[in-house]
Amino acid sequence: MKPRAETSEGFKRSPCPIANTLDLVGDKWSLLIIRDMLHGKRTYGELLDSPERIPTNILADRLKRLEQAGIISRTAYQAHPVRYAYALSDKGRDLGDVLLALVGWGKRHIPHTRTLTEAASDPERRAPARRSARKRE
Amino acid sequence: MKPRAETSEGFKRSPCPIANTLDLVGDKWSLLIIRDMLHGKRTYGELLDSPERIPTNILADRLKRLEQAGIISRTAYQAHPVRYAYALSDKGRDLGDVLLALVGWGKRHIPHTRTLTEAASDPERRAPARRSARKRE
DNA sequence: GTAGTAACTTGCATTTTGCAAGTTACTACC
DNA sequence: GGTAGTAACTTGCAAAATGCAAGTTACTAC
Repeated sequence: MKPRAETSEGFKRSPCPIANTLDLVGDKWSLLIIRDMLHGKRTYGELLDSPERIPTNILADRLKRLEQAGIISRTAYQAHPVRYAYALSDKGRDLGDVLLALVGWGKRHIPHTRTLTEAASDPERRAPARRSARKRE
Repeated sequence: MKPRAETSEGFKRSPCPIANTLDLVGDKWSLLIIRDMLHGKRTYGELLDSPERIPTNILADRLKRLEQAGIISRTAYQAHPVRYAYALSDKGRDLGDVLLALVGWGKRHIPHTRTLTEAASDPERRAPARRSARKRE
């Protein structure tokens, strides 16, 4: 165990709220998990099959970290065999604002991006001049 | 050289705007660089001395990536010896919304965090009962 | 006894970080 | 001419994080 050398005031990098928020959810996967949970996903299995295909060990690790951070909670939804469900806390749900800002920026600046909801209602439409009817993924 | 296997529609992970935005700035440092640039920093040297102490090679790498992504631009501000200055593009400046959402969440949920501006005007140790004229942001 | 399912864990190989020191190209001073 | 200083990077590793595949546990169903 290694408490990790921290900043004079107990922060890992600085007292900046941005830096500290990034230390909790500033990686490529955490916010996607939050996104899916805001969309109603609750179990490990449901979270596993996102369009981004998160690796199983990463998902397990992130769920642990998010729980330790108080952003989500884990409870058994059945015993025999025990199965767990994850739920967003108020703290976690409040990250919705951050997600919205990211969606907004992405849609404004990265061509052809579509939210999961949009993609669902608009099955297969995209960039011009490319005809292919491939089915896999 | 490996163009990296991409998703059928040309996206690295999925067409989700959140996933794609995270692929550009979803790491621990990029948004801190943007934060500093929004606060007026322009040179490599200025960006180096943030309170978070970004490693030199990481800063160089991120500046390159952000430039390739069209979020910042690099131009020489003097020759003999040549020195460069970085500037946010509209695309980069537009990340301000994301930063604001992160600041908001951080301040609401991580105790004792303070923006750089606040920390500057209140060089004091953290204390719950501290009252002072609050400035902007 | 065989198969299936949910929720993870484990073992590596590959990538990304982070730290420290080195490099390049000049200007300024003695 | 020689030493020092400065800005903007680069290089060399060691250490940590990521990603892939396969394995595990604890049950239910047939």
